[in-house]
Amino acid sequence: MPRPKTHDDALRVRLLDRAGELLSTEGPGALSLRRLAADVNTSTTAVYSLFGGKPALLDALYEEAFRRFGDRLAELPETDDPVEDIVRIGLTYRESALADPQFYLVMFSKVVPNFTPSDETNAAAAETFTPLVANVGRAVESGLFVDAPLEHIALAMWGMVHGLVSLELNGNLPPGVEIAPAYERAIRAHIEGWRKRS
Amino acid sequence: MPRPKTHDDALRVRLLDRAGELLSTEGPGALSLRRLAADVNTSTTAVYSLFGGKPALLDALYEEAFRRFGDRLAELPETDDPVEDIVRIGLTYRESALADPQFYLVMFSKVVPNFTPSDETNAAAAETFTPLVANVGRAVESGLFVDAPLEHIALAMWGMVHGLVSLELNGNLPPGVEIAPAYERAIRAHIEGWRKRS
DNA sequence: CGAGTTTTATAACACTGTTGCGATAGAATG
DNA sequence: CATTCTATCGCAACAGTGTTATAAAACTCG
Repeated sequence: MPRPKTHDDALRVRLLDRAGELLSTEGPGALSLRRLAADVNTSTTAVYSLFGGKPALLDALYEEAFRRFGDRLAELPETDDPVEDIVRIGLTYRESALADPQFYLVMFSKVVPNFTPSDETNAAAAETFTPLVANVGRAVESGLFVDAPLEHIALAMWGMVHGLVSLELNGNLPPGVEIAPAYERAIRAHIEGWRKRS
Repeated sequence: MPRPKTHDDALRVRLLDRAGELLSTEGPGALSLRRLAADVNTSTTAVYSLFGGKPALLDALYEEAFRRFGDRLAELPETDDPVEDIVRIGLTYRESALADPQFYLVMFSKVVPNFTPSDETNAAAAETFTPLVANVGRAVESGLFVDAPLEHIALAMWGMVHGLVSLELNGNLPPGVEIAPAYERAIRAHIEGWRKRS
């Protein structure tokens, strides 16, 4: 009896895709509901019936961004050397962030006002953490690292990697520092700090 | 011959103060020009004649935030032990950020759209870096640290400290981790990584 | 073919930053 | 003392935002 639904799942992914494009190419300022709706030939109502509002749309985007991010980290092959694998994860972290800075900003910066990720998506985001924890676990078990809680060691590493990338993307690096070599050196030095002294 | 100026320097600081209050107490969403102007009994024009617009107002706030931040770090007394001084800087960094999270967000997060700090304020912000560099310099000169560029070592430390604080404030910490002890432990481990092996 | 019902597009609302215009208030002049 | 001048400031209009209420659209069923 009703008119046919056009606010279906296909439209949902089209909106999500276009929103990601707008974010990546023109930045957060260009991502308005009117613009988004016009670009996919629908009305702003679609965002409300499919997501529930702009914050909810951002939440879906946030989840998508973390999923991609986690995939890139999980794709890394596991070698015999957990320490070298940890270095790889750190380098991949930066590469992923630089590959799509706007998505990184959605994940870790408050680019959109009145948007705070839901608890569920935050939990999903935390899973990005697991590859690193796993490799740190291998290193501890091998007796390479000191006997500290896995999460502490992994968190420290993630913090440094995340912090350096954030500073770089925000333009807060001190002038005259070439970041790429400093970045890898920092990772290796940090790892050295958790090595067990013999 | 004209009517008396009320958009003077006193009003400038009142606007800046109130803007900081609004940011700290109610968040970036509450910082609108109309609200701000009403709170200090003037009109929105004041912001334009005194600053030049909202981004320029934020720029002034950004500078102020970094000044406070730098002051707290510079106030730390210098002891005989540069390594312990570095730990102190790291702990103070976190305390300062937690003392006024909203200001921290203005400094390192893109909380307000269409605001990017000017080159001048960015340069001023970079000076926050110097106390850490100085202490790292002392540690290198004493032969405690490996012979790497000062800026590299200091940047790595700043990155970790900054990253951990950012993750904490953004709510991106993995669940079930007590951050305070992990934080100090991370700093000490990282320092250990730059220690010269004997 | 018309009544009913669900779904969608349109328009109104409250708000934002920004800008141009006109009212204002005092000093200089007649 | 009144008038003119003029820099200065407050108000209102403009274009834009997210959100919400309303009304039109489109199909099925009687």
